[in-house]
Amino acid sequence: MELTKPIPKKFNLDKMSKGLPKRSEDYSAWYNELVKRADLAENSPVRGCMVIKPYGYSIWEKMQNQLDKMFKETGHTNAYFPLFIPKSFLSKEASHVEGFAKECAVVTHYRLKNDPNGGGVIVDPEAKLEEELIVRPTSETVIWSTYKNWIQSYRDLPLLVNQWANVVRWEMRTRLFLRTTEFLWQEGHTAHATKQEAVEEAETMLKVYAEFAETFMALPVLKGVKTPNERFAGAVETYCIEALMQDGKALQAGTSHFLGQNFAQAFDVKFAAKDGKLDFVWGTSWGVSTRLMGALIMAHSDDEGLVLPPNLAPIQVVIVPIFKGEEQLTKISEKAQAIKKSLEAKGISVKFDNRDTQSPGWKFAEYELKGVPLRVAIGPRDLENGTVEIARRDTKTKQVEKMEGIDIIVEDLLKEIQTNVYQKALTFRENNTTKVDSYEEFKKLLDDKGGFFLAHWDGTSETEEKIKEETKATIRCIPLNLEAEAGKCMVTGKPSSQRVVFARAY
RNA sequence: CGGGGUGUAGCGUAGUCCGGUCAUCGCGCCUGGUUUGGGACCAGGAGGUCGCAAGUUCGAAUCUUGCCACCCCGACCA
Repeated sequence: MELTKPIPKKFNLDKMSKGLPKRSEDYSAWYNELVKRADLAENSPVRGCMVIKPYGYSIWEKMQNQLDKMFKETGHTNAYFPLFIPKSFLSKEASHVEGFAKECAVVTHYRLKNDPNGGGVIVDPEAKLEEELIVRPTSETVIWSTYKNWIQSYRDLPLLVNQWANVVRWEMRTRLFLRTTEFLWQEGHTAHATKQEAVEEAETMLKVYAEFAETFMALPVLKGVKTPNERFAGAVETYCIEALMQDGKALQAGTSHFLGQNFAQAFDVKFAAKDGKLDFVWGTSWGVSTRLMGALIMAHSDDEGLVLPPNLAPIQVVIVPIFKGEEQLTKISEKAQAIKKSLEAKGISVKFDNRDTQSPGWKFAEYELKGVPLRVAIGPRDLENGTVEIARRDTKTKQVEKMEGIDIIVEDLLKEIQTNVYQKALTFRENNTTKVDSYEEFKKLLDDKGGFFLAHWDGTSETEEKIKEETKATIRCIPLNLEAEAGKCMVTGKPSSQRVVFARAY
């Protein structure tokens, strides 16, 4: 029978405020709903922009702090460059402008005035800017125009600067955290006296990103270089880390570019070497964005909600009291505060949720949704026995432990969870990485299973484009740590010296 | 910008084909009480220009026309 009315696509559970959509049934709905319900972010009145809510931002802040620490450890300092870029700057580097022109927000006027025909305001036509301003999609151009003034001699090098900023790229289609019109990021821009030093810098920062992803985000990543097709606009070489999400799609989690002398030439940044000769400096740039939040969510979370690795969880342990009446709460609070104090002494962040407006069950579900790694429940039973109940978010298991020495147990559990979350993601990636030698097999498995595919490619852009058109899969990277292996391109049969990584990507 | 779809309370929706006590239900919110070891229950309550405008009609959420907004698919992309 034909339905006269389309069935609403949305998961119209009448329990809207309860369970999430199932991850396995509708990955996008699950993701969107999770982001909103876990209090991470929501859409803003402006299309494609995002409101990051306090809880979501607190996770981003933890990422920021850790990354910033790692940047400082590798000799970088922070600075801030302007939001607006004169239009002419952007066109100084040819491939750069070509890459970004299609997605730039442009400021043309600087004033509004009352609408003579109505109640509102209009753009004042008198206030047109002589030169339009671009809202930065990335800051290479402003920064290199500034570097021209900062660099004269080899003594000024290397220049190792990072900035935390927002950028705007007017994308056609957006998705919370993964692709928003405005996003927060960090962009490092460095200048060096030699090519080798710049290449090393780009590689160092790639390693920093990979280490951050694996150690803090519990996210295994592939390190590699992009093909010329996928390279950053204006770069000579683009390094990247690629992660695999639970729906079998790849996500580029960070990039690091060796810029050669392209921007130095475009902005005339020269330095005098020891021997007095003038030469253009060598550059790099590298960045990670709030997209990492998307990666974190998609890599670990389940049908109950977010799963946060302890190293990035704003709340690592939540203590939930189970009580009847004021008197019992007072007794439990005493114990809870003592536990909180002993955990905090170990640098563990603890929240004691003693609200009497929500039931314990509600709190359990709520903190699971928010990904809190450990939950400690204390009730009358525990008061009697001198115990607490500890529940793990990652495995959803519960255990009863003696109250004394609980700080040690919690500390160990947090470490174990961190490792386990990483291992789980790694196992998933390994199970979803397939070596393929025939194009037919590749196409079939891409639809059936997804994931990363290691395949031979003849090294030409034409073949890469053809595969992209026919399958929507792209070369995510040419991996750095893969041994050379002679073979034949799965499409053209031409010789290849190494397998590359294909996947459908976000 | 092409192709498809949807606008009803804070959120999710029924009703639209066939105009007439139809503004439905769930969640959330407020009040009172009983509850609290996995999203509690009962009773009561507040909340709506049915996206906007015009038209047809005795009568429009429902039909017609125009506009607006949002979503999905494509092109673009970290």
